[in-house]
Amino acid sequence: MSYITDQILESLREARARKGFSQRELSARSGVPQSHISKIESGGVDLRVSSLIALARVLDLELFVAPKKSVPAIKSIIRSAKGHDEDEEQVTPAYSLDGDADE
Amino acid sequence: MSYITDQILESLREARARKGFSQRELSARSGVPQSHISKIESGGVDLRVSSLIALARVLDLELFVAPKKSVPAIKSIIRSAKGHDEDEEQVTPAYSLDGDADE
DNA sequence: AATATTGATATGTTTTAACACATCATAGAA
DNA sequence: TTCTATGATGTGTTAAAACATATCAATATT
Repeated sequence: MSYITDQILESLREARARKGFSQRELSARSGVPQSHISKIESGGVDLRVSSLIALARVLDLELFVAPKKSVPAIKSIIRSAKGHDEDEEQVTPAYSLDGDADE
Repeated sequence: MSYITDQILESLREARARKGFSQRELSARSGVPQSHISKIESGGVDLRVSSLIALARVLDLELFVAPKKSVPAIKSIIRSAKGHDEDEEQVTPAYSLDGDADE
């Protein structure tokens, strides 16, 4: 059903949303085609590690492995890192308002 | 040079050694061919996430992504989880001593 | 010396992710 | 409505992982 972990999938989706990137923008930044990103995010692809890392990089995420027993502690850290921001690269689309603004 | 992260590579190698598995044994348990494991551990292969997860499972590791900023904290957790054992599945080969011992 | 185990390599085949496209329906904005 | 951006989907091609299998040079082990 899903080659990849739910945790990873969710983190990818969530991080992209957090940054305000569209799939196309993430594609442009990571080099991974938008069509792939769509498939990846829907869990239908057994992607290669390099692709996953490429996406993670752009999203300010890092991929790694940890002993199963330390997973709960790690998840709690991740959870707490989630709220506080401090550094959130929101990218502010801020009204492109391009060209003629005759109105 | 290496498609995969050093952290991941090292964790894989280290976890296998810790368990006392040979590459062949890890192969039998994970379903990933020994020849692959060799390539993977030497960093010469851009493997698929499913393979990585398969290996990690057998080694009692878990793969995931975390925000870059929380990496230091996580690494320290992993480090501390490393020494204390408590649950170490050493597998003790303990002398196969099989069959005829006529000598 | 003979045997077994380890990790590293090699070859040939099959499978499939990654790619470049292009298209489509939906939803918002002009 | 028209235009644009989004995410999802499809097709054909190519590069490469995954596979089975076999071999090899070092170490152990007997």
